[in-house]
Amino acid sequence: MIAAISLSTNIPAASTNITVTSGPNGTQKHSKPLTSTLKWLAKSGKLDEALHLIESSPSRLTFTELDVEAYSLLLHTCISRKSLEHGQRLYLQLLLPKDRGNNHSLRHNPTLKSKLITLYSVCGRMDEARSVFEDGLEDEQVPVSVWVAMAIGYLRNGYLVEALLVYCDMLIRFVQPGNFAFSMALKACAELPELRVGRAVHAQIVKSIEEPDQVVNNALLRLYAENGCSVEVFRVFDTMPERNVVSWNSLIASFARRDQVFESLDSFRRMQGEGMGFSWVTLTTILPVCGRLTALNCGKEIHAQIVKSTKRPDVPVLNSLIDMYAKSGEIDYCKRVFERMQSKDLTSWNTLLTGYANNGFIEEGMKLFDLMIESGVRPDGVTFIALLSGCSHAGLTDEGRRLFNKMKLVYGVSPTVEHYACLVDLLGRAGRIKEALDVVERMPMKPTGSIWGSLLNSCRLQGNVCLAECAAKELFELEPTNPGNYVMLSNVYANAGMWNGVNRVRELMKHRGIKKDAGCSWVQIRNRIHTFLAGGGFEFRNSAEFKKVWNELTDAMKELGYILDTSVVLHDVNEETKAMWVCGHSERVAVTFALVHTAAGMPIRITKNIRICADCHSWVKLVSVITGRLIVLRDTNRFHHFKGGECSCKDHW
DNA sequence: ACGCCATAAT
Repeated sequence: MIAAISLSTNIPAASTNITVTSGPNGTQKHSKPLTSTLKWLAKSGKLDEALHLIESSPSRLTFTELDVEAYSLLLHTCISRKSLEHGQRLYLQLLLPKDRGNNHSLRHNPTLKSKLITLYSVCGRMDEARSVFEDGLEDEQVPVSVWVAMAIGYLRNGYLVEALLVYCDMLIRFVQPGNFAFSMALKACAELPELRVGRAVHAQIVKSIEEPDQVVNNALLRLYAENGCSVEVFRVFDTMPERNVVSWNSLIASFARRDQVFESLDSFRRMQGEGMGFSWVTLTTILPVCGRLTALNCGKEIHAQIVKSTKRPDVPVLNSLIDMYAKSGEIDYCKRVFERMQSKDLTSWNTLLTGYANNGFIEEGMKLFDLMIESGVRPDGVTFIALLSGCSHAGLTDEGRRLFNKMKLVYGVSPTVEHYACLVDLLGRAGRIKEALDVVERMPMKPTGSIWGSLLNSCRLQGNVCLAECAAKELFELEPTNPGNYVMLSNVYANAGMWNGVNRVRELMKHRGIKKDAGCSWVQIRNRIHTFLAGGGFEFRNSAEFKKVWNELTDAMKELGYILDTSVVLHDVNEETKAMWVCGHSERVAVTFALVHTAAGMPIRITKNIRICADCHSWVKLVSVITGRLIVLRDTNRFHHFKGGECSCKDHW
């Protein structure tokens, strides 16, 4: 009996005559061409046709190694497409009963089993993955690859402890771990973090017959870097036989994650210096570091590397590039990069939107949002955080309120606590404290620290001592170690002249061992970042160049009618001390430093770790008039673009 | 071909 199977599309010429021939005892046997057709279909991603072919075979056939290869390829395609449906159909074929001629071995074939587990896990179906894993676990000697597939499945879905438990079970069964198993166990330990177990795994690696490969060494690197063991990091780094791009990336990323931005940047420089080159991942790791530092020069250098590269940059690199420019206040560059992207994802839109919102370009943001909807991009929670906080910065209270109501109704995005916090902030800032309180009472979830924080901040702006005390009480319970909260309450008291209250808060902080963060500003000049602490920077402040510029500014300001506003000093000290403190604010010193060290007319970018004070805000405005410079000052909350005596925040912050 | 490194917010 010869059954010709014809397929409608694009079968390669060599495989056109596919036959299924009768075997000697009546069962059918695949001829080789069927296997190669399946493989070809798998490679070209035609899963439907492949499955149709398998399912329409009149009865099950004996499998050969080649069939395993074909099935394996098919599963591989399912995994990369995350096609659960096709995978399940394939699995069903593997499970078909023996009496139809099915060879029992395929069901427990390690390669196929691993792939099935992987498929289920990439689709987030851990229960199904587990049952494939457990099928035959008791009576078969399961090879290491299957254990590893299961553990990696758990890792992928964030079940770190489960992954380690699988590793332990494997050891209990006397299965020898190899490099795959080691790297997986180390990853789980690095993320948990579980340094002791990680060290134990390291010991197993040392004792193992197998030499640790590149990936295992990289995983060790990450384990130690993540746990702040710099001695071990450099020992592994120096002793590993070779370092690839990933080794460097993981070093840079670990520093960045631990807020060691300078170490991160230094490692990147060393990597470049050693001729290692970079991958897109390197740049997506280092660009946020430049963004955090407002190291625009470094960021621009990296942009040049991207442009010069012969390969097309991927979406995440360009997203990070937009973000870097946004964090440096270079909104025009953001827009240019965004517009030239050949493909964009949701993050691209959200990043640009956030950039507009934080830099105070809310109208542009609203336009972008409309364009986003027109283009058929579905907004998510982040989109609305950007818009709501943008409205809040700009004082567009009603606009923001409307947007909040529309997000669920029109766009199907349910508000989270963070959105409620934005709403409370929006109303509170506008002085509509009662409405804000109403929101807190009526919201469907328990108020978090961010909610009480927004409320407390509104009370500070509005001078509402009574409500501030209530909010602070809740806040101190939820976030007892956050110094910012204590400072805010203290400011409320100081503004109201209630020095008893200020002292009480100070005592409370002392009692709980909480220190407030010192004010600090920094500025990049060429390739160096210069940092100034409030009341510090004496070396520079005593220099002739400082005094010259400072005195010129002071004289010019006097002519413009500027009077130092010492009420921003919230301490009970005499006027003279107050004036000295204000003039020692870090942003003033940083601005002066930048004026001394950059050419006339060049824009100045200052970043600050806390909010700018009201008097410095007026001072910088005047500096922008006197020197004719654009001064972009970024604080913890937003951006201020000072130009010609005006600020982009329109004094609303 | 089961593993190492990456982006958006208050």
